[in-house]
Amino acid sequence: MRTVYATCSVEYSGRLDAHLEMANRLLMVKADGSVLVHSDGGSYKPLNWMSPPATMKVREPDIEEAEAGVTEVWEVAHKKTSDLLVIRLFEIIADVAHDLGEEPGLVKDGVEAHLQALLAEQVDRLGGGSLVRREYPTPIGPVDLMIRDGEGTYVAVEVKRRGEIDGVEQLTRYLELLGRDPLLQPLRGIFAAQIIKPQARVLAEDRGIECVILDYDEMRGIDHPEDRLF
Amino acid sequence: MRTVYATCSVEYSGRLDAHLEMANRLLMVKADGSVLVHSDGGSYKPLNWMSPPATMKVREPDIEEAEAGVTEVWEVAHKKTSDLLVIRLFEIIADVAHDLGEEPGLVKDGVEAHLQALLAEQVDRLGGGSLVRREYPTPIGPVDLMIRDGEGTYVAVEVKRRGEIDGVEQLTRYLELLGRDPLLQPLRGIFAAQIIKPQARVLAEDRGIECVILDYDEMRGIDHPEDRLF
DNA sequence: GAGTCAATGTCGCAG
DNA sequence: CTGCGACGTTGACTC
Repeated sequence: MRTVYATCSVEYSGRLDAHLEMANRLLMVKADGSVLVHSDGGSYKPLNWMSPPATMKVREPDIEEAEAGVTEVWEVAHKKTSDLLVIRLFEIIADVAHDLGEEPGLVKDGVEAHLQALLAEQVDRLGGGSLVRREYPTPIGPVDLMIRDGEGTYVAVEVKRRGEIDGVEQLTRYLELLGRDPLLQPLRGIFAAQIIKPQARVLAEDRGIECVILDYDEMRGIDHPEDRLF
Repeated sequence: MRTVYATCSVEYSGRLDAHLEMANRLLMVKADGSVLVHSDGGSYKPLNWMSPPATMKVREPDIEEAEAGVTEVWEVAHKKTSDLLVIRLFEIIADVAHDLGEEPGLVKDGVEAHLQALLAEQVDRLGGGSLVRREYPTPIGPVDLMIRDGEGTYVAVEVKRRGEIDGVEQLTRYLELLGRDPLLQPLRGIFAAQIIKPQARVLAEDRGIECVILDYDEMRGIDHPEDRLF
């Protein structure tokens, strides 16, 4: 990995054509030949980049470029497509390279899936009843849990880590579809999450959907104390 | 902008929970407090990150962390949500910071909007007729172009750079809605793109939607020869 | 601010 | 390898 702070201009040609006027930026060259051009803002998306696999060639500026002040030109070409990124460097402010070695990779902790699994075994947290099935299918996707409570009412449950409005909308769509099935009557919904945002709670309750706060640590502790990750 | 090569481990908690085991990585701290964690591979997406606006606090390691070899802990918190990124640094290999100054910004050419604008002026490429309007409104979003052909038939046009199945689906939804408006009868659809994938073409034609290939260079050349960048 | 749609999307999985 | 869908999507634009 190499990082270069430099005054540069950039031209990209590929799916589209784009260019960056001369300014100070951070250039990042990865081992696979890919290059990122970052500014001091925006989010993680670079201003311009070349995806791997790519090859970078450094060439001398031609006469015109040299007269404009260009000291070095990077031509980064994609190995498979005809995408080309041309970076003209005017001044290099800093240039650092280091070998990073092996990357163990990002590990995602499947909290939502785990919450759902635990909740399937702890139906009493939702007021009791018996589990019909997890991932209960509907034409627009599966409902996390389908339960039948003590009074024979079907309960569609949406499980989220953080309960926000889109989760309520999702459950509402399921309830609307499932409501057309005469075999699933009567039917109600529960929105279960570790945290439920006030707007989401208001929307849910306005639609007759019950909100339940889940305590993950407690659920995990009760079920399998050895499951604790931290 | 600050870039740090360091041996570190990372924990993220927000929309999901994720962690990175100890390894050498590049840390990038932007002026708005956002932080990116890059490895020497992958594409432009960092392994882990914190979006702006964010605040970074550097704290001393606690006893347990210090015993594990941690020399410094970065706690990067989002200013609006409860997202938190914790980076534990074991060794700093390099640490460089520079002020990049103003960023003039990326200038794009060849996007869908430009194609649509050119096509609005070159309706003959779609078989002729007169432009009713660009961005013709429907309850589910605007149709790119609405044309009335020589025989008085309305033509809804969806313009894409790359014509794929989802574009055909989009146009189909528009046609279904517009088809209910008695004032717009008769009505047909055209799917126009620089490239149309075979499956998309089959689907479109099966639904009675005409496919038109657009030559962007030719369209640009005819309209404003001085627009050519190269 | 909320909603909608495009993106040089990227990424992962299944067929 | 391709199609399909999700994403801590991000970004641009409208209402």
